[in-house]
Amino acid sequence: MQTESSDSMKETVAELLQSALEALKSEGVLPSDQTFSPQVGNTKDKAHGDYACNIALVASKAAGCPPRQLAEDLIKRLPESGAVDKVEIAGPGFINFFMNTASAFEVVNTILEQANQYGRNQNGKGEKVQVEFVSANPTGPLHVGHGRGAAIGDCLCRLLGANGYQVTREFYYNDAGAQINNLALSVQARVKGLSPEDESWPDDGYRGDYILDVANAYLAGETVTADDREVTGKADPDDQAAIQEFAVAYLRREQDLDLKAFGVQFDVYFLESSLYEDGKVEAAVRQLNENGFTYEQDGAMWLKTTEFGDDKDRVMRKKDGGYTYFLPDVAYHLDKWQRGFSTVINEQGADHHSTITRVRAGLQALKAGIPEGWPDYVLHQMVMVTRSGQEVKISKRAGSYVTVRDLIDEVGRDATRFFLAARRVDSQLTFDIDLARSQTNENPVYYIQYAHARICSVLRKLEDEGVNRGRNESVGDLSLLTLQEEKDLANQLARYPELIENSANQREPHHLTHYLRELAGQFHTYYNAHKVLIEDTAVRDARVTLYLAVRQVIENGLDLLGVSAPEEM
RNA sequence: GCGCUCGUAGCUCAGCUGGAUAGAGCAUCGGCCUUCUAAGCCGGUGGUCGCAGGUUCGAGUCCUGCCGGGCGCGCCA
Repeated sequence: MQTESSDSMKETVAELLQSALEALKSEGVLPSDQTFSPQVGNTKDKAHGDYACNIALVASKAAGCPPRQLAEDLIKRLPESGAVDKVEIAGPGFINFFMNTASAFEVVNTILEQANQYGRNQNGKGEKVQVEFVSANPTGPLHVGHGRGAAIGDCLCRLLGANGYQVTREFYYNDAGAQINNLALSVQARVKGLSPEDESWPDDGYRGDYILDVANAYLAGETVTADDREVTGKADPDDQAAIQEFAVAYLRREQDLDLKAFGVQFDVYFLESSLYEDGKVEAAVRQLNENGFTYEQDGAMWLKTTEFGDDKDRVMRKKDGGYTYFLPDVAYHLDKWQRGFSTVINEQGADHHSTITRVRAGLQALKAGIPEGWPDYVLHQMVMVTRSGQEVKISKRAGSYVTVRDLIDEVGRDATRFFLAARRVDSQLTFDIDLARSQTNENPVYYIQYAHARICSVLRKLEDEGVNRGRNESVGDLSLLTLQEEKDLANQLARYPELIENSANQREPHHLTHYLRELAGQFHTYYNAHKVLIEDTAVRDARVTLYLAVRQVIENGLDLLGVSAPEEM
């Protein structure tokens, strides 16, 4: 038997409506030269059935009759279907579909069969997608903003993977330039025994305690191994180049450790300097020149970004002959395009939003066949950290900001990831340390994990009673599930695949956190209202089967968030 | 000043492509542990969806203006 997911249930309804619409067309009630595509939506209120359609409201003008009249005509022409129990007209002309209860539970078997594949689809058809995120320069530990980027970027990658895309995670950074030079000077100052309070401490030097750690490791001749490089400290206080190389490797390693602790890994580390070494920056300049989008003025070379929507032209080569940051950025993105990524998503802090127009303009000016509006950007707003209602600004290690490591140490990886991914990216986020630490229902992470642990606990109890079930073995007769809570749960489970699709397409991972919160809530309600380990083993088995499906979806969802699903708490 | 963005309950936030009486949690008030994990459940209180117009059969959602917060406006990255 063909199992049906929510999507196909919805499609069934849409097909029924389509058929009725065609009938009205052939009868001349609706104009035959127009196409009507019925939108079938989920209902908020159970009184409105399981699905609702607004087509009668949309098409009433074309039909030249009141929406309720049109709805009635449509309903009369709906083909018979076993999946639908009842159809009603409601309000101004909505058509509400009440689905057959038994068919609502078919999703349970689908989930158990598909297991960790449930909710995944092949919409992406293996298309190559690249997501660039974090991309912190190696000048210090990752801060909360990077953490938000890591949580969002990684979740986005997982979601895209679940939608059948082939995802590459990339981290772009600069190991040369002014910031890095400043880093080297700061470490060198520490190597020579200076501290930030001393008068000869470099201007704008990095003041955090971690600089001292780097200096000590350098003097001790330590070897540091990051994901993409390995350097041994030379212990020479006067060799600034050696200090710089060591410091970069040291801080890259620190960041890698933070990211590993956070459960985030990258496929590619891309160095800005490589764009110069490979001649890609020069090649981009040549192409821009050839295409006639550059000019000299005030001793600098400018790019006519205004021809591509920017509000003023931008300097690409400075008076001193060096390039501004945005030129390697353009070369970098050309390289991404040439690597075959038809979709590229850059996850960054919103403070970088001005680069979007420039990079896109530069890419258009290259005339390389790159579509306008490429690449995509996901920009997240700032994060404020609070404790006891007060903003926390200082970390001892970093000095002037709160680090990802601080949060992981204090509230754990799961809560940190969840909280940083749980808000819309374009809203500013308040990270409440007290809330993230709390172990009650006010903390959504524990709330969701607790639902999972409870299910596992019930299964353990069942095992103690000598009843062993395969991991996803469907034993119960699902027709014994007659409670409203059970149907609600099944409907929520059925929504999951659509959610995975929407979250990825809209690049909005936070939907997942809210979905899981809701699912867990429905489960807790059900759990408290009705026991599962009851005398009636037939009903018990049916309920346990539903439990298994809930557990599977919670696991699948938490996995996409990079949050663990503990079996006991 | 210009650009981007946000403005929903006392607080932190949802509200997916415009849809039917705007939802959670916290806080607050009151119930539920001899019952599968109370890290839980049930109920009450609490809203002119910043303001004003517009589009629409229908607007928290789209458009315009204003007010307020954030970010950006370097030959820094």
